[in-house]
Amino acid sequence: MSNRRDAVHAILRQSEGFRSAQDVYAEMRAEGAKIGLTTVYRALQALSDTGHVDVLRTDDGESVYRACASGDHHHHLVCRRCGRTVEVAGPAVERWAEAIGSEHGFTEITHTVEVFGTCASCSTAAKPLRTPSRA
Amino acid sequence: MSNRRDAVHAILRQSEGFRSAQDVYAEMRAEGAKIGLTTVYRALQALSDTGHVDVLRTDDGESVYRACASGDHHHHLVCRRCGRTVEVAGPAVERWAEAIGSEHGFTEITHTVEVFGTCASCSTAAKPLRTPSRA
DNA sequence: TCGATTTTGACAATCGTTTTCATTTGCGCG
DNA sequence: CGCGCAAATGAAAACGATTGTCAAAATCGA
Repeated sequence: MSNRRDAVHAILRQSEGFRSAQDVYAEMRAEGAKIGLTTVYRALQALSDTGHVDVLRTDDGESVYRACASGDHHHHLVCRRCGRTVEVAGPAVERWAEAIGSEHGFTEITHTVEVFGTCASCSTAAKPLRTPSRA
Repeated sequence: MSNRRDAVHAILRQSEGFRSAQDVYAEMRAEGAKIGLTTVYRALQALSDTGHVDVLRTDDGESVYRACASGDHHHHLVCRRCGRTVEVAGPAVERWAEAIGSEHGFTEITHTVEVFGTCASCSTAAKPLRTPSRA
């Protein structure tokens, strides 16, 4: 019966970047799948609990999920325009976090690191950013 | 008239770590201050807009605020037990983020970095972590 | 003091997420 | 094959943080 959970996972695998729960729900509905919002949320939680997907919060407090290639610790470089995501490793950052932590007497250090930017395709495609309408 | 705004700011200055809007509101009320939740939110937004306080999201999606010493770009080392916060600078991380970004063709790089841990006082005080009840 | 403008705050509205709860489904067992 | 239990499902209600609304109150300038 974890059929739905797999379906949800499938949607994420098809996606390039992070998707919100509501988003996934909408897409599944659009594809004709019979599933409830509740179940999508539950599937997403289950998947993140088992480490099958990564979760992070957008600036406006929404949780977004993504099926990640590796189960290892890694970070993301996310395009703020199209959502495309690149998994990146940052040994330097890991060490920095550890160092900073112990330097201040902290133990059990964990950290969250996300990098946002505009990817190449997006910056060439639409560029309403650099439009100096004056001076 | 920005009296309230200052009052809110004062509360944050008195605090060691990050506080949530509701939290600040509750404390002000407890102290007898006459202020509405709406106003607290507005003050907090104003303060973060002007850069007087830092904002970040907790894992459960709540926004928390803190009066920060410097207006410069910096990150935090937060004690997950008592909330005590240390502001840290990480030039290495800044550079890493930039590098990773451009390496993948991303522009306008921004990043979020937060380090969590258990501070010295907390790890000595309560230590339900390393309590070998003996075999 | 009068009126205009800003600020305030009680309350309703939003919105994502979670909970509730009755129903459905899968499945082992007799 | 039928029964019943336990997990899964989903519609709708509940929730909690945040935001919007709007009228009352404070403040300022003339």
